[in-house]
Amino acid sequence: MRDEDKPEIRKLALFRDMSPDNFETLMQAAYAHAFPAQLEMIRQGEPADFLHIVMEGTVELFSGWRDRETTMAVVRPVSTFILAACIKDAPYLMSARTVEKSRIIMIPAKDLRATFRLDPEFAVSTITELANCYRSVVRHAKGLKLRNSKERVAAYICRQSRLAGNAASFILPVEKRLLASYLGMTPENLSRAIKSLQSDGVAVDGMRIIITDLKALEAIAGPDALIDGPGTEMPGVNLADMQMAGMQRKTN
Amino acid sequence: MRDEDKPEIRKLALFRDMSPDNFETLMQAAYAHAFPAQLEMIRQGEPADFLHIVMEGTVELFSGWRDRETTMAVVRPVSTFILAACIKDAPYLMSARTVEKSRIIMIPAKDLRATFRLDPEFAVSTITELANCYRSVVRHAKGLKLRNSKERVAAYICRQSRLAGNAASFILPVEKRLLASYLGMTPENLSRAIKSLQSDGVAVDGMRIIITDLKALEAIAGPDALIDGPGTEMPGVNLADMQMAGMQRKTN
DNA sequence: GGGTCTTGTTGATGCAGATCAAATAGCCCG
DNA sequence: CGGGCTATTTGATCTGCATCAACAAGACCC
Repeated sequence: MRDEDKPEIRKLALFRDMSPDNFETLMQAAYAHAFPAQLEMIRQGEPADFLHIVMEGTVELFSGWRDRETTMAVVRPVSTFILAACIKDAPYLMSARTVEKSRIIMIPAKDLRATFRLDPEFAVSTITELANCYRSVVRHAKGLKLRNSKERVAAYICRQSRLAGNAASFILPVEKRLLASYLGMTPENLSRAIKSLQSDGVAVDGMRIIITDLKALEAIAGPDALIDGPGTEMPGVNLADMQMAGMQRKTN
Repeated sequence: MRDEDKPEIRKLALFRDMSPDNFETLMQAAYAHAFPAQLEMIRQGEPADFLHIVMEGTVELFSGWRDRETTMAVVRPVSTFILAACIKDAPYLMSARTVEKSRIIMIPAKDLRATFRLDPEFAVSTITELANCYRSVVRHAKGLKLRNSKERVAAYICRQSRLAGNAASFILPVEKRLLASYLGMTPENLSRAIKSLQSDGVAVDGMRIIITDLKALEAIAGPDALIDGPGTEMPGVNLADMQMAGMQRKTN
């Protein structure tokens, strides 16, 4: 593990408040690993041995059943994933694969569990982190159940724009195929949905999305903090919301 | 709050391991309230002031957007709900209403947050509880994205049967209208799905479901621990899984 | 520069599931 | 017991989205 990694990890809300000693011990136990693109590093159902942290690259969390597969989240630096499985010492509910070449740090789940038992600050951070993760999945489920696919695409575009600082234009952080799966639809349907949004204030140029009429778009999307997450202010922002946004975490 | 409530609450995993003193203090701060049926006691978007515990009755957690509504969970005694919002001191993501006359205990979120900062055992219990909740919603989302509606119904029936101790027959814990919404379909579609399962080992008599051919049913349902939750053993059982099962929590 | 491989778009068609409408069946309550 | 609820079922129809198929457009790679 590189020396410059530690301060980056320390900036994460999960590790920010713990004692320096405990942080140091945890880091001593950690491994770093570089993975090529498209490598499945976690397979659902296997015992959760390590908390993972993406330092560089992009990781897709996905699940399969029978011959079907769906992406549940996309994780970008610097953030952790599969915390809950580690805590529970239970099988992973999701698989993980690299979308591109990625550098990952792995902290043994055993050490993690030991640490929040002896560092109250870390326990509180873990609680907060899990509450964030929980609320994030609840929002995702709400979006799936309450909105149809055109509305989900519209809402996704609104959210991306907001996360990019209310930019009128932004680049999709992931390929559309993957985005479609995340939004619970086929690539064909995503393509058509975007196209149909052209009469509602959205223009497309390859990976670039341009919002030409925010009001019109919002009329479709019906943006809602209880589904799309809180605003763009850094302090309150939910990590998991940022993940699909493909944002770099601000190191404020 | 009744005297006999306290030991019941104390048996919950969330409160089991904390110090007697802290438990007592928390209980001192708690209110008890009886609600009639169909009363909306929590409205999504409002600040989360209280952790709720159902002592008697049934509570539906649901969410709305525009003119649509979907039920996210059904909570039965004795269990807590909307823990995450309380911890985050954030707005409720879901509304809650009584399905029938219910008795609810409310613990001020402020006291809760104070307590896990000074009781490490309670902090650990909170971590475990949240991890359970998180994994439960992930499974729900996986079910929605990976299975079609007939498969979801089949899987629900398998799960119910398992939770009832592999019973060949059981009574639906909630009205079908509500179940349909939980499973992400219309009541009409649920009705038809059940009917179509009659050629796959399921018989129906009003609220009673009878499994006449488990193998055939499982061939449709494709039961999977990573979607349907762990087996029926009490120690590992996920509270939130039980909720839609409408089980009474065993007081082991 | 011309394969080839993958991703994205477009079109045609099919089907799962929603919607609308009406008939039953329970259920509560006087 | 009968009347008025509401939940559920059934039927008819519609439609959003998936599927299948073909093509276009890059990206990569000798």
